[in-house]
Amino acid sequence: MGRKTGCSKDGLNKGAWTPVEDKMLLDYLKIHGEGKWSNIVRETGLKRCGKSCRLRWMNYLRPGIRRGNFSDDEEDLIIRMHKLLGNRWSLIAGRLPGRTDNEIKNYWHTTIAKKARGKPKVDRKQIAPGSPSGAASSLKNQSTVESQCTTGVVAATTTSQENSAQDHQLSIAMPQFTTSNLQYESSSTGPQNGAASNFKNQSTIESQCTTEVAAAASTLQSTDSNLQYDMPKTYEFESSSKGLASGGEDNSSDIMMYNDYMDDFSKILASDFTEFSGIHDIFSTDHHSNNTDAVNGDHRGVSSNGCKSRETTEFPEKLLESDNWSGNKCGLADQGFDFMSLLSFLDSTDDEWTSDALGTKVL
DNA sequence: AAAATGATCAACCGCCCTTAG
DNA sequence: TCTAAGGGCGGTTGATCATTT
Repeated sequence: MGRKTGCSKDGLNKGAWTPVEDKMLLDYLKIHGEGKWSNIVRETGLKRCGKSCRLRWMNYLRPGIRRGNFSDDEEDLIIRMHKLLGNRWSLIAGRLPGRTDNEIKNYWHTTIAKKARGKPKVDRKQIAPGSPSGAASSLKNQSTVESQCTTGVVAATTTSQENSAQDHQLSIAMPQFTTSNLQYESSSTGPQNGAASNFKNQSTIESQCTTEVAAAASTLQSTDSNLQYDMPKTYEFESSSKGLASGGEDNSSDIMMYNDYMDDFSKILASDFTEFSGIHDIFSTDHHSNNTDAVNGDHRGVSSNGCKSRETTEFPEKLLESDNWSGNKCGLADQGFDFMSLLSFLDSTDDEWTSDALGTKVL
C-alpha cells in the first residue's frame, strides 16, 4: 500500500506540459498506442513519469476530448448522475462523450456547487473573449452556462450525495471507435494559453443530445497527425468500496429504498444510456425489433426524438438472466425491470426534474 | 494603476486494485 | 503466495487570469 507513484523521481519535469513534450508523447502514442506508460519515459527520453503521460493523454491530448462550456443537458445529466452515484466522476464522465472525469469534477466544484451556494458562475471568457487563455476559451458556448433550471436541484443534492454510490462492477460494450479523421490542432502552448485541442467547427458539436455530440466530434479531422486511437470494445469498470450503505451520515433514505436496484441502476448508468434518451420511445414496440443487436452492441437505433444511438449497452447480467427477458432483451419497461422507478427516483426530491425534462432531454 | 481577491482548470498526490513474474 | 509495477480514481494544489477595490 501507498506505493510510490513513480513521479517522485528526480529529474522529471512537473507542471504544465510544453508543446515539445506533447509532441513527443503524441509521436510515441501514434506508433505504440496506449498503455505501457512508463515505457514512454524510457524510450522517448520524455522527462515525465508514466502517470503524468497518461493523465496528459487522457485529459487533454486524446482525440475526441470536448472542451468548452457544458450544455444544459450535460449539466442536468451531471447533476442527476451525481445524485445517484456521488463523486464517481469517471462513471459520470462515461455518460458524457468527450468529457473527462477531471473536467466534470472541476465543473462540479467550480460551477454547479457554486450554484448551489447561490452564486452563479461568472464566465470570465464571456467578459473577455480575447483572453489569451487560448484555444479552449474560444470554444466556449457561453449561452449554455447560464442555465437557471437546475439551481434548486443542486441545492438539494449536493448536501446528501457524497459517497452515495454502491459497489458495482460493470461492463459496457463499445463499438470500435477510430478517430483517424479527428480534426484538432495539437496543443501548441501551455495549458493556460491554449494547449487545449482547438476543435474546429465547434458549433457543430453543440447539439441537443450527447450522442450527436459524439458523432459530431468524431468527424473532426486532425491537422497534424493521423493518430489512430482505437477504443477497446469493452470497458470494465470496477469501483472501490465506497458503499451506499457504508455509513455515510447522510445517505438518503430514498437511495436506500432503491438499494435492491442500485446495482443494476449503476450498471445502466455506466452503460450508454443515451440509448434511453427519449425513454418513452425507447420502450416502444419498434425498439423491440432491434433487441438482439442492441444487446450485442451493433444496434444503431434512432429514437423518435432524433437522437441516434451512438453505441449500445451490454445490459446487466442480472437483467439478462431474468425470466422477464425471455428471449426479448429489450422489453424492460413493460416487463420486469422498472425503469420508471429509476426515473421516479431521479425525480423524487426535486420538482425541477420534470417528466418533461426526462422525456425530452438526454437522460 | 496597482494590489487584493476570486475563479478556473491542468496537473499532481496518494491510495487502491489488478496483474505479471 | 508474495511482491512490485502498472494503471485508475478521487481529492487537492497551485499557476494564471479576471474582477474588484
